[in-house]
Amino acid sequence: MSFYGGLSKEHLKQFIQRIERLEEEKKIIAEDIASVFSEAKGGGFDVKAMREILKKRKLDASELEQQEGIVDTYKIALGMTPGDDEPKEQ
Amino acid sequence: MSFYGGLSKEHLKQFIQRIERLEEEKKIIAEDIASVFSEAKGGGFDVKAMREILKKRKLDASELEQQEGIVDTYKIALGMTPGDDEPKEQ
Amino acid sequence: MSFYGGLSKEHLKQFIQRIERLEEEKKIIAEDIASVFSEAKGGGFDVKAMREILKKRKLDASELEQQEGIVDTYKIALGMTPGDDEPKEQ
Amino acid sequence: MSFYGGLSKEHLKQFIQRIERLEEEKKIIAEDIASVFSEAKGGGFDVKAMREILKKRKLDASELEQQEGIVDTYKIALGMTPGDDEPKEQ
DNA sequence: AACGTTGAAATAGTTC
DNA sequence: GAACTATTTCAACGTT
Repeated sequence: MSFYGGLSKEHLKQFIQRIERLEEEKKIIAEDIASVFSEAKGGGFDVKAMREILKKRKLDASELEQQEGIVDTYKIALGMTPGDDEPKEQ
Repeated sequence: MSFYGGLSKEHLKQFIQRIERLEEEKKIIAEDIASVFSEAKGGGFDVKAMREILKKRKLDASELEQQEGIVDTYKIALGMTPGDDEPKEQ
Repeated sequence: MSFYGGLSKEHLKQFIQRIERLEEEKKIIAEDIASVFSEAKGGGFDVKAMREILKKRKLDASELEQQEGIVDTYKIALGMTPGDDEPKEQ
Repeated sequence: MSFYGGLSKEHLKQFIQRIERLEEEKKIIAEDIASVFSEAKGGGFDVKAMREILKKRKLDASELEQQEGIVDTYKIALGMTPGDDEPKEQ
């Protein structure tokens, strides 16, 4: 880190500043999201329920990518039906 | 914190030591879990698949508790069938 | 929520979609930040130390000093010298 | 995995159940730890500072000093005085 | 043994 | 101010 004269010092400063700028942008978007929830709430919607919906939609999207194969074999061994995912067998 | 003579000093020490003991126990259990995976692996089982099974069983257990009600209403509005959870509509 | 025919249904759908779009943007920025850290790491910088720097730049001096003061007090109570950080006393 | 009749099926089931039991124990201990923190908090102690203490006691002195050294170097590079922690320079 | 990936823990922020 | 949620941080793990 101390070689190259002050070069890496400059690099460090730039990394730090780039991150700080990106975090600023991120913060703004987070505030935008909060605004939309606020607006929805003002329109009579239940924010908590909306959050659940969003969570569910995210989950559904990721479940699609779930890998099969060995996992299914094991599920069968444990009495969990592989296609339709049933809870614990006892 | 500085009142009561050294009493709170003793209290602090005791809290810290209780936590350290509990963390020690927790660590041992984590090692036990690792041992079981190891043993299973030695027996020819696929550890990664086992982890997925465990995750699934945990998820299934918690899904059962999921609250319904408003959420279902909203799901219907968004074209997500409430009973059987389908992915995104577009 | 069920009044006004399907109007609020449309509203809900729009709120959900606006949020999903914003969350997508937010995710991209988060990934950008991760990239910068990655790049910095590739350039030989210590990511953990960088995070500390960022945290300290965000916090104002007084908060920081206050917190550090409490920690020192506790160290003394436990017989850990505050300046030079020694491991466990017994 | 499909050889030996249902033998390995039984084995798998046993591995899974052993792990689930251990994870349950681990969870209980984690809750115990949370309780101790809660109790300490109720007694007027600063939980965050306690966590720092625990972390420092876990780390050995040399590691810690090394990490703090890097942070100081970075601070200097960014024009932040290392001893007294100032917020943003511009 | 470094690397990224993933899961758990902790902190911060929000709501009631 | 207590509980919940979301974000961030940290550590473990398999991978290369």
